Amino acid sequence: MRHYRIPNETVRRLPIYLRGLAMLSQSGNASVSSQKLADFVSVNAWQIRKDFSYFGGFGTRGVGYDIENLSKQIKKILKLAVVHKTALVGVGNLGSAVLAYPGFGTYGLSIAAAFDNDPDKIGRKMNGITVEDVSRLNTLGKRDVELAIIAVPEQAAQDVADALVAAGIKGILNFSPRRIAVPKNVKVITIDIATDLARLPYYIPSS
Amino acid sequence: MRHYRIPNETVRRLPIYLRGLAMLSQSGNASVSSQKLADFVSVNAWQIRKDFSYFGGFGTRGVGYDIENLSKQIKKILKLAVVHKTALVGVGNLGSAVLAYPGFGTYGLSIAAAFDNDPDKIGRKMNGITVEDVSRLNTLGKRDVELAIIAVPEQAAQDVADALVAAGIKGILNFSPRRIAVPKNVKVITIDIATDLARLPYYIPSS
DNA sequence: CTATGTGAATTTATTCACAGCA
DNA sequence: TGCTGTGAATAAATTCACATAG
Repeated sequence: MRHYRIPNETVRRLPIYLRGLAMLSQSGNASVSSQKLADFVSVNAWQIRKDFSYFGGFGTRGVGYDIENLSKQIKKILKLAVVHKTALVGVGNLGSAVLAYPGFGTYGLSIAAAFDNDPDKIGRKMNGITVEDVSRLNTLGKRDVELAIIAVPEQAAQDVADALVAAGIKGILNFSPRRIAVPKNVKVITIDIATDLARLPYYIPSS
Repeated sequence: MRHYRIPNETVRRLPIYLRGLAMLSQSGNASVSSQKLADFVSVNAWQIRKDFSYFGGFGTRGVGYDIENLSKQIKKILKLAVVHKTALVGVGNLGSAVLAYPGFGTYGLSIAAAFDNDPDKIGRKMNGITVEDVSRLNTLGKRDVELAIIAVPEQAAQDVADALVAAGIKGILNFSPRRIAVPKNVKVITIDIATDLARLPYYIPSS
């Protein structure tokens, strides 16, 4: 049982483990070995054990890990034990996809509000959520929303980010390819489809 | 001018630099210093210089980098000098977003074909591309398509991947949260919206 | 006898500091 | 003088090998 600093890369893998555990649990497993989990999520067994060792041994030697308990521990570490409300800004193609995305539940995340600046969309109900005018972003602070997803055209991304920060949002998932500037107490994770796709050719053996 | 192995992390950053250079070029710049580019793309200046040093110095000391030339070199390294045709499988919410995504041009990437298994969608034209039946995935080999994007429900992801591999696809961008198994000469990059969002709370100072 | 947990070794990536060229 | 290019130093992450607990 150690309590050194947890490597960033470990934090990145924890949600993946959590998802694998949820699936194994659903298919009737009560416990799992590092090797079995490794096969399932495509990470090495020793990597998994090392990752878990950063915050204490919750396995049983000779047996493996109790799925229920391990999941609970990982959720606690990732601060996912309480449900986090998330705001979605921009309900175009990408935003609609996010709204319809089925995978958030596993992590205790829920899209609690959606915003757009298109009058045709404002007031409409999508996936059970009524789309609001972006001018109402400033109400988020009072509504207990901590996270936000930016799915607007890149020209608007910085303005939206500024509004979110002003409203007290502390974590942003940014789908625009533009780097957005925020105070350093706000965490931004950027996903850019094109830059990821652009890496593929490099790894393809030139026939 | 060195020719050691290029770090993976460097390869990951190259498309970001390329994008920054394209923007700087559009706003009328002909050259740029590592410091200016650093401010623009949020990477340290020394990191940028180090990255470039892996494949030779194309800067001019005291001046900076010629944007035109540098872009060309990066494209060559990433094998983006020739246009890569990409197939999209699944034109639901997420797939539609990918089709409409404006950011591929910078990288010489183009969505050349789209597939779905929904009869209502097959034959329909979306963003100038006619949606085909997934049973026609096997034609991709003859059509000079090398890359593919998987945007189908996770249950179908592995089957689609198998079909793509059989058709000779060499690089896959996988939007399903499930790890897909492929021969090791095929490169897969997975993007899972939920696992990224799930990392955010960890970094938020608990008030 | 099985599968965890972890120091130690190794590999990989970042950061520094400054020599060297335009 | 200004900014690149790169060895050397540091830091971070991965991999190994094995002692240890159930």
